[in-house]
Amino acid sequence: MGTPNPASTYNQSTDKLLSILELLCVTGQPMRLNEISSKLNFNSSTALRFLNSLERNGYVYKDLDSNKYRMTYKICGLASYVSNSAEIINIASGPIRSLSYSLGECVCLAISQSYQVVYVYVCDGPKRILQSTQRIGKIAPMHATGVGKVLLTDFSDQEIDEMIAERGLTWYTENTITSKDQLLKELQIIKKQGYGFDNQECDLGARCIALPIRDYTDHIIASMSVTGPAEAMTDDFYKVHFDEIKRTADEISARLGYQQKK
Amino acid sequence: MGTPNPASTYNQSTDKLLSILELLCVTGQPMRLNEISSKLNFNSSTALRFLNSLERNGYVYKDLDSNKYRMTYKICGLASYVSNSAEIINIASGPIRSLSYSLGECVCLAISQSYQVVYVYVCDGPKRILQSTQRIGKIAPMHATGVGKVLLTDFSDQEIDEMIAERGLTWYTENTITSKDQLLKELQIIKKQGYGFDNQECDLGARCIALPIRDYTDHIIASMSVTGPAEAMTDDFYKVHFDEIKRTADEISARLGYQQKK
DNA sequence: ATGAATATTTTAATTATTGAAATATAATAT
DNA sequence: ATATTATATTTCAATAATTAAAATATTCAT
Repeated sequence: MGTPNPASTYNQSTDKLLSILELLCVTGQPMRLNEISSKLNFNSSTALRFLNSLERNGYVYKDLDSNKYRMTYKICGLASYVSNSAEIINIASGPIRSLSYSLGECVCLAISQSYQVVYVYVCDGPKRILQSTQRIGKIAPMHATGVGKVLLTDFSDQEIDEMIAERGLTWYTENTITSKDQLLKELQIIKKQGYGFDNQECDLGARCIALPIRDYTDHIIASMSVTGPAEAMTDDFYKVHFDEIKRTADEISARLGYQQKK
Repeated sequence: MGTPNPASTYNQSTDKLLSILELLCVTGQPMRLNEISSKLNFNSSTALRFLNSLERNGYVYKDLDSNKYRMTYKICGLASYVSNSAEIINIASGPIRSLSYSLGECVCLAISQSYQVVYVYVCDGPKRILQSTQRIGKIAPMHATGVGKVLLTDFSDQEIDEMIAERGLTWYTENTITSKDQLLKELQIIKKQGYGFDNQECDLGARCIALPIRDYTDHIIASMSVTGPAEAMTDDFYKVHFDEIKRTADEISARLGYQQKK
């Protein structure tokens, strides 16, 4: 990770192609050849060749009137294979959509991968004008997110050490947990009460509650969060809706074969 | 379209890279280097170089235990930019999710692009074990799908001719409409009643009802369908649920600024 | 431990890629 | 209309990246 492989074992075209794809996707707006080539510092004929290839393959569409290139939906199709192949998303998406719709807030499902949090399903709340910046595929630190901390409660001491060694405990806001001691204490609390908060620890202004999702192995395999602006996500809000939120998480666990202990 | 550009204006690496991505996505299972290179007829060191690059860029993850490569969720993140940039999906996804949840069936939203149907949002019904093969980004013919025919009702005669010239009226099943006369008649019926069916015209076994979505310009800009196995999607089923389906489509149109005429 | 299978690196040959310049096309101003 | 400018596309020689076979290293299975 981070260490670049020797030149002979990788491929420059890949980098170029992906940077074009990323530019077109993130920008969201159709772009002219010149815009693309100058933004990426490609010679225009180089950019053109990549764009032609992308178009031939159906990923990009060139509007003949404006001469602008834009993404087609083909990449969404590819992506849907990836997200659909994960059993948990099939199982969890229904309950999550319902919860999001009922609360009018953003509900996320995240897993851990390589000591990071990966959001695998995000359902934006229709209520908010400022929609959350959470999106499917987004990577986030474990120690500074509600879902991350919940996932960490199921890590062994050794795994937590590895996580810290590999990823560190980066400071994001004045609330970020940046020492191992603090983190272990927090994990104890979350373990005991069965849910955790992110009190603007990653992003000032954003607060969430996060709960564990378990499967038949009894292990925490994912975490679900309800996220929103700190002013709205008050303790009161969570108190009022806790039962509904908890019921949703438990429903997902149950569908994954988790047998609740009593 | 179809006519390959001269060799100098496209790029081979793009084709190779995309074929690796497609293979990994569609297969859904982690794959070894040898599997990938032999399936695609790449030399193993070539495949390795592409995979290393994809991994460096975070799109592919190599499991160090099994030596298998698999997609990460990063491509889902890219794709979500594409689908989120379309205003209509933001507006329509909520009502569509609710309808799908309430009926327990697959609900799709499709637009037309280059005389084809593109599914831009798909919400699988939780009820069916055999989930539909509809997915976001999927391309389908206009004359053989419910959504396509609904979209065609807003095309000019000239546009319909162009569609036929460019795409033809390909035969898929014994129910497929394959003559212009038949098609025009069918469009008249759909126009009059305000909705259309796909009676196993594209795929034997699949039936759907499709309704138009209009925006403030009064034009049909999308079509919504409720799809399922023909045995379940009976006339009776649609009769029972028609009001709810219609209400959902109208709600989306209303949110897009369409003023219903009386 | 040993042998078989698979992954990775090395290397020289090749071939696709590059980018500057020329040309063509489209957009805008006169 | 015509000239002017901007943008897109093609051409082509120089170059650098890619290729694939073989060598080596690693991993897996017995």
